[in-house]
Amino acid sequence: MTRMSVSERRAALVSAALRVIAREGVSAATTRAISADAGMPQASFHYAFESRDELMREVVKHVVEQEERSILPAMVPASAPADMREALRAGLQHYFAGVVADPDHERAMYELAQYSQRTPGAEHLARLQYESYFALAVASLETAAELVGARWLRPVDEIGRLLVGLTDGLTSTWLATRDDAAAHRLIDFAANAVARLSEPVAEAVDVRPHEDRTSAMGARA
Amino acid sequence: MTRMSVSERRAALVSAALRVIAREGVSAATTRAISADAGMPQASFHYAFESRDELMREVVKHVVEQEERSILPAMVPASAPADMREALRAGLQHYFAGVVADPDHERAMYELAQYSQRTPGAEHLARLQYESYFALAVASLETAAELVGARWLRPVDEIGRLLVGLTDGLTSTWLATRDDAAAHRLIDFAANAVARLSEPVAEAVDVRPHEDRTSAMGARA
DNA sequence: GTCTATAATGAGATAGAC
DNA sequence: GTCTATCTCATTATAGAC
Repeated sequence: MTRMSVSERRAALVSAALRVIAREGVSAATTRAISADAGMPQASFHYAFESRDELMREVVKHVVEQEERSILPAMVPASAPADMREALRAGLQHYFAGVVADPDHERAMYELAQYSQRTPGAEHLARLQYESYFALAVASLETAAELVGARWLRPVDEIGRLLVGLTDGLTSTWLATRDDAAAHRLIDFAANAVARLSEPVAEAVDVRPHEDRTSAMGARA
Repeated sequence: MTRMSVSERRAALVSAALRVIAREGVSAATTRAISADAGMPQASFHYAFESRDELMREVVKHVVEQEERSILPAMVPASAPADMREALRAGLQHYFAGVVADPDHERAMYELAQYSQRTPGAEHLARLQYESYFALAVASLETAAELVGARWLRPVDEIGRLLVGLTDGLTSTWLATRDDAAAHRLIDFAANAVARLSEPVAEAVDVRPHEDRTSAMGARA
């Protein structure tokens, strides 16, 4: 591998590590396997990283950044949902479809979180990972509220953490059982229950008669 | 180690393996570490088990059996709860207290489930593990219904799977974040939402204001 | 039957040729 | 700078003394 800066090498190895972890798990992500997947000799690994642990830390940081980057296009409204319950259901179904489409990736996220929890000094990385999920949940909740014209009855921070717990359970349980029907029932249940923490914004005070209210949400998307 | 039958050895090693896994994780549960924890030379390991994989399978089977054994005393009513919401809250708090008291054990359960998912031919063990959680949830729901004099509005199987998803998310999220406040909010939320899937059994004249609970589970079959 | 001693393998990391 | 070849160590598993 000629002409490759150290930072390019690091990026290539992080990317390869993610592929190997998704395919075979953290324990199979050896420096040899990762280097091979990146198409470079194993010795090049230590030319870019001090140790395997340093790479793993970098991998976790990378997925956190990736997650944070996906906050911007959070919850794209395919078709305008009728109410909060429908909005949440659509959002959760969209999320779950992603899990089903790439289960290995989700399992990799769990394994990385566990790796952080098990590695002395890296516990904060697991927290960071969940903080990024949490930020994504909050952004989705706020977008949904604007979209359907509702407001949250509790601090959106609190509801965001509820939502992370719900999606976490949804994902973790489905990965182990592959029970699609149970997953969809959990989605409906969660959408319904979380929607009860919101109320429609009173339109009566809005002077404009029947104008397209959704223009208020504008800027995102 | 004199005077020890093979089956005794196997039991001792399974037990030691669980301790090591809880303490240091599946990847650190080497035949050496396990044998040492069981107080026997490493060579004795292969006298009792064909391979490390055979032991791991046995460990998972063991936790499943343990879980199933705990179904009988499911949900001990410390003080008779007023209604289903309170009963579920008490039950979830009791469960969560157990998680907080021994987080390493819960993490071990997750790691074992992941080990099964990652090991070709052992995927069914992860399902078995969740089936035991599920049976425990159903037993708890049925006990709670009798206790407070209520009946479930949906098949208890379905609600049991919901409950497993909820507790799974509760546990997994708390293990990563250690956010006690968020966990307790999730408990209250879950107790409230699941309680809506039940109604009191009419003992006298039912004069409750009929809250919206008909669509609690969505329209899905 | 039990354990010491030792293969055989595969891991992370490095030296040194080019 | 890059890669081949190798070192060192930890792992699973086994052979063989007692």
